[in-house]
Amino acid sequence: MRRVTLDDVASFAGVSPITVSRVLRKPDAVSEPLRQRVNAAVKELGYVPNVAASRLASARTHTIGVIVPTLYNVIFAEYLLALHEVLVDAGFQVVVVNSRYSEIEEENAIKALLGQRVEAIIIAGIHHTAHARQLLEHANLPVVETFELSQDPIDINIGMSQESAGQAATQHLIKRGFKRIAFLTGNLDHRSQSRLEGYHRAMREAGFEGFELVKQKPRHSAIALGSTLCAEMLKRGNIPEAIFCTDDNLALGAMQECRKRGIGIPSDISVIGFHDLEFAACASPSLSSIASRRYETGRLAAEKVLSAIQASSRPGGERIDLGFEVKVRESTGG
Amino acid sequence: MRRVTLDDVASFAGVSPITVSRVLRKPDAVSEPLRQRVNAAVKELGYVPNVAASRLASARTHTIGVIVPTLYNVIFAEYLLALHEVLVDAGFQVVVVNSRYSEIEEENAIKALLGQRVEAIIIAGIHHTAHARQLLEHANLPVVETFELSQDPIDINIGMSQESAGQAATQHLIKRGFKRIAFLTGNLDHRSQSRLEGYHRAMREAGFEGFELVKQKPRHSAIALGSTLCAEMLKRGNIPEAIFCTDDNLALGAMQECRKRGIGIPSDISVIGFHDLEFAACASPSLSSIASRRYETGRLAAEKVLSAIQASSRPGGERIDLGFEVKVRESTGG
DNA sequence: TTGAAAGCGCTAACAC
DNA sequence: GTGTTAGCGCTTTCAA
Repeated sequence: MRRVTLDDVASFAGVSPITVSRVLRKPDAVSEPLRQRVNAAVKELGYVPNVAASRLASARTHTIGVIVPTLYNVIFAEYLLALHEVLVDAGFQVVVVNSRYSEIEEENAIKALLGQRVEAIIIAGIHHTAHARQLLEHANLPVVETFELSQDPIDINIGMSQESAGQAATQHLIKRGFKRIAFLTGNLDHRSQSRLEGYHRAMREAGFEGFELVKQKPRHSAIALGSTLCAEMLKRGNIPEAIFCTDDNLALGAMQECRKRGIGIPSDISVIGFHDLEFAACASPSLSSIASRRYETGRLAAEKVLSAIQASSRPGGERIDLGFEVKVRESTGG
Repeated sequence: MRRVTLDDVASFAGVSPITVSRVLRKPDAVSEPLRQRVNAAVKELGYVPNVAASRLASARTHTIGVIVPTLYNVIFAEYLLALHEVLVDAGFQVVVVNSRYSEIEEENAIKALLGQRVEAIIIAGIHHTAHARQLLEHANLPVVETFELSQDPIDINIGMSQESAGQAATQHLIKRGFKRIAFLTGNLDHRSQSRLEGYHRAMREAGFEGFELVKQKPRHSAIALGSTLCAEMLKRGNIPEAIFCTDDNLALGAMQECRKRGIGIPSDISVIGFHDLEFAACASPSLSSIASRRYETGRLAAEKVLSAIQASSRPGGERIDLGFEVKVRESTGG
C-alpha cells in the first residue's frame, strides 16, 4: 500500500508535479481552474506531503531545536509554553530535547538537532562541553542561551544573574535581622550552584557563616525532599533563624516539616523560596520568593530567533538581563 | 559555506559513499582499517548526517508523534516524561504537538505528524473530529489513545474511566454523610465533563441534587481560580458540606479561600481533589484526591508502540483500564 | 501561468 | 567486505 505522492496527485489532476507543489505552497501563483482540480485531487487521494522530501529539496526545515535539562519542572513547562506560542504560530515546528542535566547528553542533543538541520537552537544554560560549544559556534545558525547570564555568549543570551538573585534573597533575610541562615537545595545544577554562590557572597559580606544542605533530588518529589532536608537539618541540631531554599517546592516541604514539629513560620524560622511558583502567593503562610521571568525569557528567545531567521544572518553577541524580583510575603514576616 | 555531505567524507577518506554510510549505521559490517579512516574523516570534516535525506531514502523516520491538549499541566508533563524515557532510550525521536484543547487543532496536528511520516501516534483523549479519526484509521500506523476509556478504540486505548472516578469521589463524600456536595471545575474538557457526569450519577443514585460551578480557566492560575470559584459559590449563599474539585490545584485554591474566611476544613466543609498531585499528601490539611496513573499510562503507551513497530503490524483494538485510587486524607476527615 | 530537467543527500538492492 | 546504480519525493532553476 504505497503512500500517495505528489506525482500521483499530478497525474490524477492531469497537471505537472510542480503545479501541485505550487498549489500547496503558493496557491496564488496558480490559476483558479488548475488550483481547483489539484485541490480536488489532493482531497480525493488523501494526499499528505512528505516533509522529509520537502526539507531535502528546499534545504529549509522550519524547525527550531530546544534543549532543556528536564521536562519535569514547571519552570521549563512555562518557558516551553512561551516558545511554542511564538514559534508554532509563526509556522515553525519545535523539537524539544531533554538533556537530563548532563552536558554529555546535551552535546548529543545538539548533534541530533544539527543533523535535523534545525534553523536555530535555543538552549537552557550557558555551560556546555568544549565540543558542544564548538559545534554551536560552527553550525552557522542562531543560538540563544537562556536562564543564566554569560560572560561570553555564543550569539544571544537571555536570562538573569542567578548569583545576584541568590545574593538578594540572602540579603533580604539578613536585613530582617537574621544571622543563622541555611541554604537548602536538591541537585546542585549550575543555576542552583550560582544561587549558592550568591548566598555565600552575601553571608561573607555580612560577616556571617553560611551552611548549606545539598541532596540529590529524586525524580518526583521536590516537596517531599524539602521536608526531608529540613528534618535532617533540625535533627542535626542546626536550628537556623531563616532558610533559603533554591526552589519553592523545597520551601513548601520545609515549611510543612516545621509546622509538623510545631515550629512557627515566620515566628520561629523565616523561609524564602525561589521562582515564585503559582502556589507561593496563596500558600499559608504565603511564601516569600524570588520571581524569575521564565515566560518572558521564552517569548523573547523565540522572537529573537524569528528575527534572526528572517534576516538570515547570525546575530552578534547580545546579552539581555531580564532581572528578577524579591517577593516579600508572610513567610519572612512581610 | 556548503555543509559537509557524506560524499565529501567519502572522497576525503578515499572510499565510496556507501561505506561511509555503513560505518555510521552498522560499523560491524566494515573492516577495521576502513572504519578508522572513515571515522577520522568524519571527525576532521565535522560531518553531521542529514536526517531528512536519510528519512527519505530509508523510509524510516524513527519518530513518534505525541499529541497533548496542553503543556501547562503537570499531568501531561509526567506523562510526557514517561513517554520520553521509554522512546528516546529506544532510539526514537518524540515530536510533541499541543492541540490547546481544540479538536480542529488536533486534526491539524495529526496531519502535520502524518506529513512527517511518524511511525506511530500517541494521542491524549478519545474524542476526535470525524476526519481526524478517518486519517488515523487509514494512516496504517499504530495509534494509542490515552487518559480516557473508549467504546471503540482506533487501535490501542490506555486510560481510566473518568466517569467512574468522578462517581467514586462523590460516593466517598456521600459515605461520609454529606448531602450538599458541590462540583467545581475550570474549563470543561472531555475528561472533566466525564467526571461531572460521574458526580451527577452518584448524586442521582443517592437521591441528592447536585450543583456545579464551571468557569473557564485562564492560562496560569488554577489555584487562584479555585479560590475565585469557591468565593463565588459562597457569596451566592451556596454553602455546601463538601466540595469535589476536578483538579487538585482548584482544590488547594478552594481550601485557601475557606481558610481565609474562617471556614474549617474538614470541620465545616470537606474537600476532595483530583489527580493526587505531589502537594496533596503534604498540604495541610492533607488533601483527599483521586490518584490517576498518568506516568504508567505514558510508559505503557510507549511500550505498546515499540512492540507494534517491532512487529511492524498494526495492533488490533485493545483497551487497557489502568484504574484509579481514592486517596482519603484529612480534607475529608480521613 | 505552466512545465521540463536536474538534483537535494542519503540508502536499498544488487553486484563484485 | 566494498562498490555501483538507482531512486526516495520533493523543490529549484530555467525555459516556454
